[in-house]
Amino acid sequence: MKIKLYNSNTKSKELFVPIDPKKVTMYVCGPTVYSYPHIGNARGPVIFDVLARLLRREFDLTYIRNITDLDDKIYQAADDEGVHISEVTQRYTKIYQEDMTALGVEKPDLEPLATEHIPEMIEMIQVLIDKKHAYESQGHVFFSVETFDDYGFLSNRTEEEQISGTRIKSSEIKNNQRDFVLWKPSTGETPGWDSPWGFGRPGWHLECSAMAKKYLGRTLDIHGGGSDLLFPHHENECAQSMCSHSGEPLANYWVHNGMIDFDNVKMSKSEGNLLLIRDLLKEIRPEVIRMAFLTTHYRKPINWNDALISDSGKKLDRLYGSIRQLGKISPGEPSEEVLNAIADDINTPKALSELFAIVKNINNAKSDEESRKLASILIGSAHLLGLMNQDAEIWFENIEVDKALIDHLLTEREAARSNRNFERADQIRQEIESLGVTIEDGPEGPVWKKL
RNA sequence: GGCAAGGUGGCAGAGUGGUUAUGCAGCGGCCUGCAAAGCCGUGGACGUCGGUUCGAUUCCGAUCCUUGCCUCCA
Repeated sequence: MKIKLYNSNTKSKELFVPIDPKKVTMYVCGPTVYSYPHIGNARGPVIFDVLARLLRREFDLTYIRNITDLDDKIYQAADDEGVHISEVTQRYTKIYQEDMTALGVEKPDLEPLATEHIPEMIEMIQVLIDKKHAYESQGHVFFSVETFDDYGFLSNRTEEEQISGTRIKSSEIKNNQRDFVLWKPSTGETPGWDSPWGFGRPGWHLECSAMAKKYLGRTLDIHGGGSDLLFPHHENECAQSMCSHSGEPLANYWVHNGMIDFDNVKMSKSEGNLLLIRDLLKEIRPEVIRMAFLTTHYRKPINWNDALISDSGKKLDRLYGSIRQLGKISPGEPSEEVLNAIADDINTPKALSELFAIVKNINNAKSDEESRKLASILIGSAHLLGLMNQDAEIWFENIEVDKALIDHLLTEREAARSNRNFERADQIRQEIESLGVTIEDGPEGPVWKKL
């Protein structure tokens, strides 16, 4: 199967060819664990989860998604709460993992912690200093951007544009405004580690370079993350890694997912419009959230609103509705069309349309046997997207309703119907609907689902 | 201002140099005690202006508009 990916580096869709024809390495930037994850934090994991599922069919995949448990925002959060830093990082790591599991995201092969790789980072800094790509200044170590001619190649930024993005101006401690920090001193309560340059902590770009190298080697097949990480984060990762090696690229394919807007405004800290996964899950079933992500191609922005949620739920109704009367179906091999859609730069909207094509065939099938065969393909295909993981009955009946009461009323209604007392039957229908459940009379008898 | 992406039918959202996207919603019909689900049929689209072409929503140029990145961010 030919897999194509849009490479942010070349700004074009390319045929995916791994370094090793049998093995693939993928590194995706994970969360900084200092608060509850919002839905924007979940889009990437869901998309790369779909990509991982596809890649695992073809290759021996090693997928790493790191946990950033070393960051000033974490120290701030711990300080605000008056608790130990590890309490904050462990709590939010656990919450993040729970939320991802809820959304059907399979675990990566490894979730390394930044704090467990300080020696690797120090080693990389030392190499950069030895190679004259970095310099020490007053307890800090800076990467010297002018020593790397290609700096800016990934994000396609000129020197002037790079400067406009720096916060700290050239000063007595920095030679060049573009230089970024590799190591900085820690004082007071701020955590730190001993290093050749004094007690301190690493800069925020370094962990990915160090951990990617340790576990996956010098050049990754795929490096992923949100599009807002392209600059400066990924640009700086490239600079560090390439200069500490011999100029080999950090990754052959750079894959970036788009952002989520909320009422057409980007969801971000500065906008104060973060929608937490945890809060959303109180109202919406997790599979609906996943469906909402897959509705739009991963590189485009998603506008998050009630219509998206309701549409996504209805799509799942149609998928599950097609297999509802078929009993237990085990997943089969996915359809070629669905596979090809995902292989074409993770075109999940196209893949969904292929799923609906199968649904149509199931609904038109002439025999139960044919339906079941198609349903098996449908479920196998949906699993590639991480959908349809539960029984159709559970999808429709799922909920906090009083099943016993509804079943009782249904029995009563059936009795009324068989006596052709339709007035009573409709009355009971009203009663049941007031409980938030609707009835569908089918050839096998009535079934119900949540409104 | 610089860089990047995009403007598709009522909404969401793929795709294509000439042929039905798909889902939801609408309309007509079948089915049903009534419904629902499902099925059949149906209307409605490619921002604007030029160019290339036998033919462009699809390629090229211009223009208007939108959005993102350039500061923490996924």
